[in-house]
This record gives sequence, C-alpha cells and structure tokens, in this order.
Amino acid sequence: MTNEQVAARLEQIADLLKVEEENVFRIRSYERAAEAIRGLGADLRDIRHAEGGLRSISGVGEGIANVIAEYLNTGEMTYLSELSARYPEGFLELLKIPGLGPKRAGLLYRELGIGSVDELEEACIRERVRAVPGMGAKSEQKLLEAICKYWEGRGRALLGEMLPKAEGMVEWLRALPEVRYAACAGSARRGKETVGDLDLLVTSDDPAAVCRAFATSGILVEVELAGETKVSGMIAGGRQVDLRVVEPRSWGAALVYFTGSQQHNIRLRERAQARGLRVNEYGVYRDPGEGQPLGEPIAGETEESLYAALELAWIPPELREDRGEIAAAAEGRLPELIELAHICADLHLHSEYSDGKLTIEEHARAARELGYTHIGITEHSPALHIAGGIGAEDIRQQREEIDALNERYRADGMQFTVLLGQEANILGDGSLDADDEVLSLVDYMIGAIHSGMSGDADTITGRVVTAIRSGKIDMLSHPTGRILLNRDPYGLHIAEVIEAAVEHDVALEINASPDRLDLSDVHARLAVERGAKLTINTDAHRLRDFAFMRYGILTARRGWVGAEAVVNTWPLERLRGWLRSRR
DNA sequence: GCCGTTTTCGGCCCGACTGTTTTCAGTCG
Repeated sequence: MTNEQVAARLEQIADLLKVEEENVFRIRSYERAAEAIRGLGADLRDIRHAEGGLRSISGVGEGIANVIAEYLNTGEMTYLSELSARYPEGFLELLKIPGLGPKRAGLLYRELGIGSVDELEEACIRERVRAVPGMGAKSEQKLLEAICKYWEGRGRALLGEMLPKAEGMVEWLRALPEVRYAACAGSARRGKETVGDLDLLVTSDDPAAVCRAFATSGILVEVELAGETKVSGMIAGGRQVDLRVVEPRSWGAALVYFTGSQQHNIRLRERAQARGLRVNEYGVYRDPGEGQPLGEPIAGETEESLYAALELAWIPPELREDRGEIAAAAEGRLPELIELAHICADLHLHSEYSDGKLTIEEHARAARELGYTHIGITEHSPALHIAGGIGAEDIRQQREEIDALNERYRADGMQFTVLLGQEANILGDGSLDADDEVLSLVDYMIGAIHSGMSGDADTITGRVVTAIRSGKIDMLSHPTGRILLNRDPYGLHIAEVIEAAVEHDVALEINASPDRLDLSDVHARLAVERGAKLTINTDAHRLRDFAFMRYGILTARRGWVGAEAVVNTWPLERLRGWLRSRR
C-alpha cells in the first residue's frame, strides 16, 4: 500500500463524486488530499503512527483520515467500493478523453449505458450520441477525434524528450521580429519528470502575426486551432503544443498562470482574495466588489511583481506544487536551491571498460568542457554480465590508466582529476559482488540493485539496508529502480533506507538519466529533510548523456535541495576528505 | 470535506472557449 495507491484511490473518489454531481468543495477536498499525499516524502503508514497522525497532513481532516486509515488497515476502501459499484469497470477511463468531463460521462452512462472508451467509440460511430439531450452531431464528431488521439498518444512523455523540443520552439519564436518575450511554461517549466503537453507563452504587440507565423511554420504537423491569440496543434511524434500570446504588461501574470501548477494558482488566488485582491492571467487587481468591472492592474508585468503584490517572495517554478512553498515564501524561508553551475563533478560514469562508449580520457575531456574539476569512472561489477561488468583484473588496469592520466594532467598544470569507483551489485543477501582487492583499489564504491527487483518490499529494503550498514558502499545508485513510463519502482521502504543512509553517512543518488530521475523529487526532499547526503549523477555511457545533469538538477530543485547537501558540488579535497573518513 | 492573524460556521479561484443553446452548461488549464 503505497502513498501513490492511496492518492490514486482518493482521486477516483473525487472523479466519481463529480459524476454524481456532488458538492464541488467536497470533491476538491479529495483532490487536494490526493495531491498532498503525492507530495509527501514519508510513508503514510509511518505518518499514521507519528504524532498528529494522518490529520497532520494539510488537506486531510477527520473524514478523509478515516477513509485512508481503513484502507491502510484492511486494504479496503468502503466508500470507494460503494461509489464505484454503481458504474461498470473502466468507466472512469472515459474521463481521460479530452473534452469529455464527468457531467457528460455520467449523462452518457445513464442515457446510453456507455461504460467504457470502447463503448463510447462504438456509440459515436453508430451516431447514437447525438440523440442525447445537450449533445449534437458536432460533439459526436469531436468525441470520436478525441478518442483517436487518446489511443495514439496515451499518457505522458519524458521531460528529457520534451524540454529540448519546447526550447527549440521558444528559440524559433524569439527570432520572430514581432516577439518580445517567449518562454516555455506548464509542467515542463516546473521540471516535472513527465509532461503531457507543451505550453509556450509569448508577448507581442502584434499577436495575430505571431500566431499566423507559428501556425504556418511547419513546426506543427497538424494545426487544430489557429486564433488571434492562441494556436494549438500537434508536433511530430503526436504531442500537443499550445501557444498563447499576451500583451507585454500581462507577461508575469500569464507566465504564473500558465506555469501552474493548478493547485499553486488556486492557493495564490485564495491569498489574493483574503487581501481584497483578484488574480487572473492578466494581472493583479483590487477587488472592485460584486459585479463591478475590474480596474487597472496593480501588478503582473513580471512574476516578481505578482508575488510581491501578494506579499510573497518570487517562487522558483520547480517549487510551485502547493507543497508548502507559499507559506515558505510568505515567511521568507524559501530554500536556496541548487543550480547547474554548482556542479563540479559527475561521479557515476561508464567507459568502454564495461558498456560505455567513451574512453576514460574522452569522459574527462567532456567533463572539462563543462567546467567540472573531477569525475568518477564507475563500471559495472561482474554479476552484471550483460552490461560488461568487470572484476579485479580490469579494475587494476583502470587504476593504472587513471593514475597515469592524473599524473599527466598535473604535469600539464591542469586542475582536473579522475577518480576510480565501481558500481557494484547488491546481491540477494545484501553483500556486494566486489572482493577486497577491488575495494582496496577504488576511491569509492557505489551500490545498486540490478537483480531480484520483483522481491517483496521487506526483502529488498533489507538487502539495501544491509549493504548500507556494511560500510562498503559510499553511495546508493538509483535507489528505487523505477524506469519512468515503463517500470514501477520496486517496493522499497524508502524512509528506512534514508534513515540507514543518514546513520551510516551514505550518499543517495539522484540518477539524472531522464528515464530514471531516481530518487524522485519527493524522495529527495525527504532525504535532505532527514539530513542525508545526495549525489547527482548522469550515469553517462556516451557523450550526449552528460547533458542529463540538468534533469537531475531540476528534480533536486523540485525536492527543495540546496547545493550543500550534494557531494557533486564539493571541491575535490572535501569530497576526498569525506571518502577517507568513511574508510 | 477542510479550515481559521477575517471565521469552529460559512465560506471555499478564475476566465475562455465551445456547442447547443436562445441565456447557458460543460470543460479546460
């Protein structure tokens, strides 16, 4: 029973309540509780037994606490079961069809008995939908198109795939003479690990010209809507892009609005309301009172001015998830977040000794060009045959090569050092497949699980904790094993792992590979709150992988992580001192 | 259903677009 499972069930309750046309505030309570639980680092089962219990979670009151407690105790959620029993299996999937909301989904079920996406598709094709009151031929056609798109582009895409595309389009827009400012907004700007669509925002004194240029540029392979201030369509690969153009004086307000998150925006408007102000995508206004038109905006040309009008410090986009950032901004205790420029080392790299494509020297050159002062080469260990794992003999050779390389750098007056590590497998009993000779040759050791991932949570946690306690590993790589959009994290009691890592001074990795980003943002936040050290590494196998570091940084920032906790920001001597202290 | 340097009761974010409507409901972000 993971937090995610609880959150997903609360969301299902919210969806079903919408279909039942229940009180909207009650619905929002369930949605907020679900979001709050997603943003928790700690395990709900631990929170329940801690001081304050489940109700210490903001947005969880008596009612929802009881619903969660029942689920944690029995694996049942009676309220959800009762609600969902009124609808066929697969009914809630209908709500994922863009343009079909809860009201009309409920209507279609009651009128036509439609209980799944398949049934809806068939009903549209047979032109039965148009007979339903409030629906017409046009709605039917739109639904059919929406279903096709849903089948095609189901789900989300990796940030690492989408952010470069967004930035390419922003560059293109900036080059237009009519464009003043252009930026990527939405979840991509917040650095969320996966994104659904891309939101681009532009200011211009001639919006129509910008829209026309974008719509006819060929960037969109399919244009769905091309208005005076808004263009949407699909880029190659089937992803939705929305471009919006606003007046320059609304730039900041629009950027906040389109960056989100939704919950963050709601909190901002609540705060505005409490101060007799109104916030929308055009600016901040004094509340003119019931039914009166808004006057001139008092802020909104920049993001800073909007936040300032609400007596808040500017909040970095990565934090805008309604996870306590507004209170922190109000009280002047927003964290100093880590930045890419703080990174001076990449400590998890694979060379051609195992499954990498670069020589050690090529790795070093790539790192120097990024301004790093040191790197660590960390091949797989023998148990990982398929990835060319290496043992003591090869490690000895690497040691010699690296020592010679460092000597040469020193002779050339170059401030650059290559460290030797290894990424050893944590075996079934928690031991490492690295012998004493290897341990004596390397500068540090990374532990990772690459096998037996389907074991139960207690077993896997036990293995990892044993490895941490052994004192033989200095870092734990991709701790939860997730592959985004592909493989769930293995069951692992992350709080226990973090606790052990703090106690034994082992650094937990944020693996920056875009399909991992593991630790996740919320786990990273929990880890630094508990006092753990982190390491952010690209796990690079080839040249282009070095660029992954930015995704690791974005994830760390979303986890409220500062530079100090991350060993990759430390100068070499400090890193060495720490490693020595652990021997 | 949640929550309180406006409140333990009475509030709870905002605007645009669309289609099917003759004045608005549903959906989205």
